[in-house]
This record gives sequence, structure tokens and C-alpha cells, in this order.
Amino acid sequence: MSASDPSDVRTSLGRNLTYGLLDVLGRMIVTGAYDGRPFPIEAELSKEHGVSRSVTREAVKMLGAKGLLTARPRQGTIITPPTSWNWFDTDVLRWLLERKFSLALLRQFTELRLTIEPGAAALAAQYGDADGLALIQDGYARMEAAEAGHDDPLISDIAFHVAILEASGNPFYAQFRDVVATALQTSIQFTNRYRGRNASLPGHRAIVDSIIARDPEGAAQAMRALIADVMSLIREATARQNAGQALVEASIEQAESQTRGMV
Amino acid sequence: MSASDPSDVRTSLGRNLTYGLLDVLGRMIVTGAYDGRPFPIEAELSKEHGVSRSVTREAVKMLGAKGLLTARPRQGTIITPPTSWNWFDTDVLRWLLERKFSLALLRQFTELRLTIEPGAAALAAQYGDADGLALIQDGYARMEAAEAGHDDPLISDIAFHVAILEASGNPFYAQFRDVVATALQTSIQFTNRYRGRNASLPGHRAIVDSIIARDPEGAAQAMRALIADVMSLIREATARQNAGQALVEASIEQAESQTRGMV
DNA sequence: ATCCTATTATTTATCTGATAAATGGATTTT
DNA sequence: AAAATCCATTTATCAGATAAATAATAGGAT
Repeated sequence: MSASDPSDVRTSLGRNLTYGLLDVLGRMIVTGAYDGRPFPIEAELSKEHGVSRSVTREAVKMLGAKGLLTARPRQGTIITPPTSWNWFDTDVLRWLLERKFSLALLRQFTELRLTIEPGAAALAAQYGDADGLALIQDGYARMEAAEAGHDDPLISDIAFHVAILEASGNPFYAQFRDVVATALQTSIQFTNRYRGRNASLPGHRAIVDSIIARDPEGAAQAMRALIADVMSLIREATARQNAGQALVEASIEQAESQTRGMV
Repeated sequence: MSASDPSDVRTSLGRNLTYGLLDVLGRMIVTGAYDGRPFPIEAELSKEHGVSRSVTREAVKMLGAKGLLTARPRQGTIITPPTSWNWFDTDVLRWLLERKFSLALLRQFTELRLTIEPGAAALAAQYGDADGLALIQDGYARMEAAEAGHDDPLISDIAFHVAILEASGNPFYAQFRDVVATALQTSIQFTNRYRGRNASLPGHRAIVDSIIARDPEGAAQAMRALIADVMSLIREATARQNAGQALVEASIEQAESQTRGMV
């Protein structure tokens, strides 16, 4: 076992054993490690991970608070169906992405962004105060700097989108900070690998301009266009993947036919 | 102290002491009971609420998992700023509404619905499977029954909107179940008290028809119209409230002027 | 005086072991 | 066959001790 085994509670991220166990169990649950078998009882968990019952119980309680587990006497601790997980929790989001890269998940992320972010941009144009708008402009300036190699392209892009969510003045929109940051991290990696170009500066510029001009509909439209572009790329990749899959299935079919002596 | 004092851990809702304390502390934090003073340390909490340290620690850990608290040795347990709370958590939502009715909060709820629900309706029209569409139609049928007095108007309205979120096939949209249910509960009460009429059946009918016809843009538009109607009502009430406030301020000004002998 | 270092006090973190309460299943009784 | 009782399992709760982290303080070096 390596010195920094992520499945070990003591070396896993988190300031202490409880957070370490939280992370290990959360990841295991979300990635489906318990799919065939029942979730262990308190005593077994303690034994398996070499921690006391208090640590185990506290980690289980936290997973319960995030909607992943429920515990009852005699019944034991059981994993709840994914629909009752709190998908907007930072930890849950991170665990979701620890499973193998999934175009489907990226598409679902982007479907959400496609409605949230135009809404936030419109609200920012309507209600955004001076500080909020300044942060948006700052985010855009950083993207320009990144284009010239003087700032990080990923960080600055995320800062831009988060600034708009926060300028909306609506705490519910602001909550999407982590979702958008997570989605962008995945999305930008994917986009760059897929067609090797950076975020569109003119597209982002159009959003800033509309917000500054206090034009909600224009801001929403510009944002929608930006994300729709990402979406079309994802659809394209999905189609290509399905075609590839069909090809693979066809060749398997062919191979099996040959095995059966039908060719 | 009453036999069912909600500030008492033992009678508060929740299956056990830990959940009781979770509820009591969560409500206190969200409603601002600790605004002037620091959050108590572990030992004080145990003493105040008459429970063991284990119960206290587990409740604090759950509140931490919902983003309301952080704990560190020597520093103690502190309340995090509302922006880092998990506003989409069912408990947090419930606690938010325990504070006095707020038009601002209802407006923010509705601003969110105004982008989420049209998006979900469009996705339901695009991807919704037979089961999903059947549940939407069922929800609408229940609303018709409610109009005739054979079902609950509130429950059926919520069922309708939730069915659309779930038919979207996107788990992130489905997550808004609780937010929408909570918002509707408040919203419908407000709407009915404000102008004493029930949910618009034709408005809901238009949504169902568009979804069944596999018309995403039509479904989104119909949903947008429905919620925009609620929104205009909220704006109207807000304006009226502000006008009332202005009137009060004007009369105070007049009174003060008289006191100063300027009239 | 100022900066660095060691000590100290406070608070959470962790462990252990015991008892209580809840509950699903088996057993007995009616 | 139905109802009541008992039993085994698992979480819930309590108590008390020790460890670890860290902010504040005091002391010492420059």
C-alpha cells in the first residue's frame, strides 16, 4: 500500500480522520463500489478502516446529511438511490467526476448551464451593482491577459462565469459557483483536447458589453450562444462515439458470425 | 416549557436526539439567533441542550456537511457566511422559510424557477419517455380534479411541476424537486391570499400539450408565461409594500418636522 | 523595540467500553 | 390464523480519558 493511498483514511484528503473516512466512503458509494453488496454496519466500517466508532459514526452522519445514506437500528446503514443524493454538494460533485470521464455527465452539466447562466447574466444586467460588474470586467480582463500568456486561461474563464453568477444578487444562482467551476474544468479540458482552441474572447466580450449596457435580454442571448457552442461540440463528440460504438458492435457481430462459421 | 417546544431537542422533529439537535441548531443559525454572539463550543452546547457530547458532535458534523458550520481545535465552532450554506438542501430551505415571510425570498425563488422550469419543460419535450410524460399528464389530471373539488389543489400543482422536472431525464434538474415544492407551497398561499384565485388550468394545459407534441420551444414558452405571471404579481406586491413604506416614512418626516416647529 | 521561539491554555479529535432503545424476525400463545 | 411475546441485531446515547491542533502569551535573541 502506497504512502498516499487515496483509499486509506489516514492519507486521504481531509484535515482529520473523520473527513478522510468521509472522502473514502463518499467516493466508494458514488463510484458504485457497493453496487452488488450491502453497505457495511458501523462495527465493520470501523474495523475495515481502522478507526474508532466515533469517527465512523460522524462520517456516516455527514454522508447522511449529503443524502447518500440513511441509518436505522436493526436495519443498518443503507445507500439511498442517486436521485436523493445532493448533486449540488461540492463533495458529491467531486466524487461524481472521479468515475471515468463521461460525455453524458458533461452533457447534463451543460444542459443545466444552458438555462442557469443566461438567467444569471440577465439578472446581473438588471440588478448588478458596481462591485459586481467590476468583478465581471476584471474576469474578462484576466481572460484577455491569459490569451497573451500572462494569466491562467482556465482560472480566468471560471472567474468570469462565477462573477456573473454572483452579480445576479440571487443567492440561489450564486450557489452554482461550484457546479459551474466543476463543469468548466471538465468542459474546457474536453474542448481543448477536442478541437485545440481556447475560449472565444469575442463571445465573452459580447456578454460583458450587454451587462454593462444594462441589456438583460442581450446578455442572456450572448451567454446562451456561448454555451450552445459547447453543447454542439458535445453532441458532435457523442455522435462520433456512438458511431464508433456501432462500428465496434458490428465487428463483434462479424467476429461472432465467423466463430459460428456463418461467413 | 410546553410539551412540544420546538426549541427542545427531545420534542423537536427528527427520529432521535441527534436529528432533534440538528433541527434546533439549524433553525437558530439560519434565523439569526447567533447574530451578535459567537457560536457556543461543544461543551456548552451539550450542557445547554442536555445531551451527550456524541450527540452534539454528530449534529455539528451534519451542520458542517450542509455548509453552516466549520470547526477547528482551539478556534471553536463558527458559523459560515450564508453564501457558503447549501441553499438547495431540504433542511436549509425549510429553516430559511421559518423566518418571517419574505417577499424578497419568494422573488428569488421565483427568479430561479423562471429559468429552471422552462428548461426542464423543453428537455421533457425532447427526451421525456412514456412513463415521464404519463406522470405529467397524471399531474394535470389531478389539477383538473382539484378544480372540481376531488383532489388537493396544492399537492396536485406540485406533482405537476415535479413530474416535469423528473421527465427532463437530467438529474441536476430533478434536484430542484424540493426547491420547487417549497417555493410553490409559499407561492400558492401568497397568490391565493393576494388575489383569491386558483392556478390557471389553461396555462398548465398549454405546457402539457406542447410537451406531448414534442415541441421544446413551445413548452418552454408556456412554462415561462406561467411563472412570469406569478412574478408580475410578486413585483406588484413589492411595489405596493414599498409605497406603503414610503408613505410611512413621509408621515414620520412630517411628524418630525412638526416637532421641530417647522410647519 | 522588533522579531523569532517556546510555552501554555483551550478546544476539537480520537479512543474505549458500557448501557439503552428501536426494530425485524422467530416463537409462542390464544 | 392471528396476536402477543421474546430474541437477536444494530444504531443511539452516555461517560470519561487521552491525544492533537492551534491561538495567545511570554520570553529571549537580535
